Amino acid sequence: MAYARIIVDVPTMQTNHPYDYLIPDNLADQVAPGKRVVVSFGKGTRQVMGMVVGMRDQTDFDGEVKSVLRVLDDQPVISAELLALSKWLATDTFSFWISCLQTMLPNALKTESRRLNKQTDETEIVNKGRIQTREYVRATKTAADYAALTTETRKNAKNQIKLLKILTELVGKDAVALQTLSKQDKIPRATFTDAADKGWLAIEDHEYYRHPYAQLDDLPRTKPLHFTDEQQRAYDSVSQSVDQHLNDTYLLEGVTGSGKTEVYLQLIARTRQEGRDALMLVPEIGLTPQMVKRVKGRFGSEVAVLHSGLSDGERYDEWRRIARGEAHIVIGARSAAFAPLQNLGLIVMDEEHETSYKQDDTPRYHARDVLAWRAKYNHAPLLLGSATPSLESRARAEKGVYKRLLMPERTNNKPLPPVDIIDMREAEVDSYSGDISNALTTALQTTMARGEQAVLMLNRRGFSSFVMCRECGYVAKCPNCDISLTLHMDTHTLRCHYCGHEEAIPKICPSCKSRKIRYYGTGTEKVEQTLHQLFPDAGVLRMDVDTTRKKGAHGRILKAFGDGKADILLGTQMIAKGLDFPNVTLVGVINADTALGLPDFRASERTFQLLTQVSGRAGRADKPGRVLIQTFNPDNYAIQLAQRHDYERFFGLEMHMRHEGNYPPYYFTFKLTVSHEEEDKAAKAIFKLADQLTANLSDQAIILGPTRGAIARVKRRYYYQVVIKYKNEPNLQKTLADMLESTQMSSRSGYQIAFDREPLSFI
DNA sequence: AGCACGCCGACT
DNA sequence: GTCGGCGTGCTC
Repeated sequence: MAYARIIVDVPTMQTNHPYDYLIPDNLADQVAPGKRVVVSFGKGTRQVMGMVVGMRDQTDFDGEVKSVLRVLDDQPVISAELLALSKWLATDTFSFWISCLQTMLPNALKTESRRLNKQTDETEIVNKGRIQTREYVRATKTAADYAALTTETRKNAKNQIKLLKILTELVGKDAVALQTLSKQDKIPRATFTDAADKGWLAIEDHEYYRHPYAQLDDLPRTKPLHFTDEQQRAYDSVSQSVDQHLNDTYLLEGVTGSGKTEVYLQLIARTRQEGRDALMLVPEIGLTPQMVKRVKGRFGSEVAVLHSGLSDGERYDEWRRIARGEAHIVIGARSAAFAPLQNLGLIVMDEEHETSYKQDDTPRYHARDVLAWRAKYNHAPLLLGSATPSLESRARAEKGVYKRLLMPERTNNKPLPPVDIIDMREAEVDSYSGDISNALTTALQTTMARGEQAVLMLNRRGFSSFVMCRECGYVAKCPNCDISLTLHMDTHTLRCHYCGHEEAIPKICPSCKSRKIRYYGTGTEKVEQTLHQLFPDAGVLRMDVDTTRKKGAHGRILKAFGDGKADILLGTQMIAKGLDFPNVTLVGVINADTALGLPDFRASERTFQLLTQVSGRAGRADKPGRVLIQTFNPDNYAIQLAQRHDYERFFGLEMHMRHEGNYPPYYFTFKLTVSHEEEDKAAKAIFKLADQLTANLSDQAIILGPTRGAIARVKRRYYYQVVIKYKNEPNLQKTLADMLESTQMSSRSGYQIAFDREPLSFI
């Protein structure tokens, strides 16, 4: 007897293990690990999707074993490698195995159950995404049959006669697209449908492929650029590991403009020469058309691109090209870490310090960890690149765990732009210009007078507008979340950034009935207005979450700016990354401080990275650039060292701070969050969990909290959390797993528990 | 997630 | 007496 071990699509703790199902004879050659199947699960007639994770000859289950009902895939959709990876990921992130498998699949391959019949509750499991299909025609009879049919058919039934002629030619051949036949011979669709009813032919749905970047594949290929000595050295080191299939991890520290991408491209070329595949991860925001064009320009149709801007169908098509071995190079954002490449020989992670590599809902994985796992499995080198590496990675390089590569020079030999700090405590600010100092105003004026462009960055976080009553101090708050509502002038509404709640701006204070409702704070919208007042003739493009909400808006704004349709690009952090506009010679940071004000031990690191990154946007071509940073903390070390582009000094100082505070990379961290609609229930539960931790962990472990979440109430739920800092806790995994299991029962009574290894946010 | 089993209150 | 509330346990 043959059994399949199946993980069912029921994401709960109790069902988080394989179930044995009998493989019926008629499915014997179809069932295989990595394929999705339909099985009956539980009492009654419920059908669920399941993933085959293994095969066995016997079962140790005592009860009545059910059979696999249906196989959904012709070919496995999860390879042996990804199957093993999913299992590790489930353990490492305390997630359900099925959830990990799901995150590896493109949306089009996720399933939903559809009720076929309301009376019997009969249910069918179908793919969620509409997989694009085209109708194809196949001849079902012999040439002799068609000859006979032709004589039987009335002579004036011209369309049928034409069709029979075509069908005669199609005998024994592959199906042909119905649309093509219909167009070529002017046969109406109805004729095909009638013929199908009569059994002359079969109409089949065949999958149809889109190819989102096909137009780039036909461009002439770019040639490898000549390396500087530094690039050559970096290339030589990594290519040795590529050639010898060594699982080495490299940290490439290269300043903006040092030519990291060219090193990546030539290493990818090397990997392809060896016949192996290459995977390159880029932060979502860095996956610009410029970057795609660069990789496609070198490797053409061998490249598949995966990012969130693709529709489900497009994404599925790219995914299939990879799975079928038609694309051997993948460039993509976080989830592309699971790209189904079969034979990885090199993995690159650009901007490795970017926080967007960590997924903030379950499974809460860090793409860096996933890549490290795959590099090890495939005996391939992993190359981490950044101008401002995360402290974790830089510290590992210090210890010799990672091999450190340096590229401190820019390829054009131009110095990095001078950075001036404007002390906003003393800066002259004309009353009407709000948050823009006179120094910045002047610089903008000069830049535009020269016909050059400027980028202005505003840290939105904690700096958005709100509404307050001058009479009684009332601030409009979200009814669901413990947070004030944000003003949106474009729609004239108040909105909650957490749950999306929206309401009209009150004219009369709901609390004291006065009419003295006023708008406070600043945001990109307000700065935009100020810019219009200061420079009535200047073109300003605004880029923030509001103007980029629609698909493709992000790219459109950047293109308009690149084409010189505006003088100033004003935006939030999203403008700091990866842009390369040769005509931008001025970069202004309106408020460098907001990140520093956050109660987060990584605040300095974030500020340093952001300022360094945005500074690199000025004057990358022939024209010298200039950077102005406005701040209320001109003495802060992160701001001062960013001004001097001094990463090493920053690393040294920040490591000292982390050591003092027992923070990463000296300690590991772990966050547990409990939420409930009733505050006291959430509070009681978190204290119980904290007690269990204290009882099971060593004295060396530091337990912070329990504390209320910084925003204690979100979407009608109250949040409480505990953070563990630890160095070596062999019991941690088991303790947490036990806790998860015992608390699972209470999820019915409205508790939600979230585990986050190495959280990026502690508030 | 569903579905059944099982033990207590309030009804025809 | 029984109908049905939802706490608890199981699903190959």
